[in-house]
Amino acid sequence: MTASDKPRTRIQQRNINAIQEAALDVFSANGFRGATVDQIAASAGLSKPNLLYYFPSKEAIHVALLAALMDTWLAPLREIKDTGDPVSELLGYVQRKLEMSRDLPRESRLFANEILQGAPRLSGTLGSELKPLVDEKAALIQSWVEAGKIAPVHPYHLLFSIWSLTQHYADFDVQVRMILGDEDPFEGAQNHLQDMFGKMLRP
Amino acid sequence: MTASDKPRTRIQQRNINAIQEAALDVFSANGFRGATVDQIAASAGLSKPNLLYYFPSKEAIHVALLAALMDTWLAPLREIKDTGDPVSELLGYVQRKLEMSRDLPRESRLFANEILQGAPRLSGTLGSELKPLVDEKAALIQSWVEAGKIAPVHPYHLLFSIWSLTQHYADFDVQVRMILGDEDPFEGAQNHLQDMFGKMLRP
DNA sequence: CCTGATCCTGACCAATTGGTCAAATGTTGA
DNA sequence: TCAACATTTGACCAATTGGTCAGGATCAGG
Repeated sequence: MTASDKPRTRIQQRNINAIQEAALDVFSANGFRGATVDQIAASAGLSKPNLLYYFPSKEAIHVALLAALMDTWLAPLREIKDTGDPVSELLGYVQRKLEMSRDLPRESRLFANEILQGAPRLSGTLGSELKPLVDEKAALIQSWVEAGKIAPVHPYHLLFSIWSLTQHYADFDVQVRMILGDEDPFEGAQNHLQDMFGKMLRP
Repeated sequence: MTASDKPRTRIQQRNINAIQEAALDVFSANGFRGATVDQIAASAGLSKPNLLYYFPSKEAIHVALLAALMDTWLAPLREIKDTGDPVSELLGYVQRKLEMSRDLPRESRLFANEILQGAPRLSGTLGSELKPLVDEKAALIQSWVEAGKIAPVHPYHLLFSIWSLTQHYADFDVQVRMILGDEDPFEGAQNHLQDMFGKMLRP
């Protein structure tokens, strides 16, 4: 978190990058305990001791990954503005979250894995980053409800709905594809979700 | 799957039961690889070799658990009948699924863990049990749409919505409670979901 | 009350895994 | 060029973990 712990040489930059990329693959596919340092090292093209030269422990890699993730993950929510049409703002949020599930499924699964296990390495960030942001946006949504700009909804549960519906397509990908067969999940999801939230939000 | 592998003595019945109960705790909280046989044995009040006297391997316990789970898990979907009011049938399904998240959160997490890891031990059952049932109910929903009994929806995505929204309250429990504070998640969820699907389904 | 089947345990094993370390090899800037 | 520094490696270690096994304890039925 200090300003001085940035990578310096280009070898460091390349290797740290490769490690994080590999770790994202392995952690998101197997969970924390299901992932091995050897796996990550191999996938990054490094030997295990070499990997541990850059990160002091398996846990440190995981923590670094989660820390980096939170920013990307919360970005779409931050983008909801109090100016502009409320319904469009919220439908836009749904759209952005769905695109993240499509384009960053590994990140979604990493996050899901962590929460499923009770967020042992994330509850701090959850309280200090997620909670305040959610409270702020929930208040905004509440104000829209009171102004009659959108239909009455419970702001927190509305946000839960958006999260669960969009992330489902990344986290439960296997199941979704098994049922849909050849059909593209995200095309159908987009129509379905825009329609659904449209009906639910318009006053 | 044969008829002859039922437990016989009452000691067997008690211990097999205790093992499954303990395994559900441990697997759902830590995932397959995160769980240890020692943990399960301790939680069941047995020694490790004693546990392995009843189940040949860790994997066997997990498989037994998943097999037992699928029945309970699919029961609410099976209950959707082609007689009776379509909207009530679907809202009833939402209700039952939400109650399952409240009353059987461990089962929900066990399932979520398995799907997240790519369903390595469940893809068979998924194809042979889930898929046909879902196809059948999707066809029913489609027929309701065509008859104008409910608003036009994509049947598969409607089912995905119900699953993700209800299971979210079990799987992401930590996050939900962190945000809601003292508020009861399920009370709010019930109102929110009934309202949401009501609006979406009524023609 | 005794005999065969069931149930249980301590001791043990091999494989895996996270992590260490001293030494070898590369890289870089003065 | 060469010395300081960064990078990489093979060998190694201790702890954990899934699973085995021989034998002892317990139980149920005749």
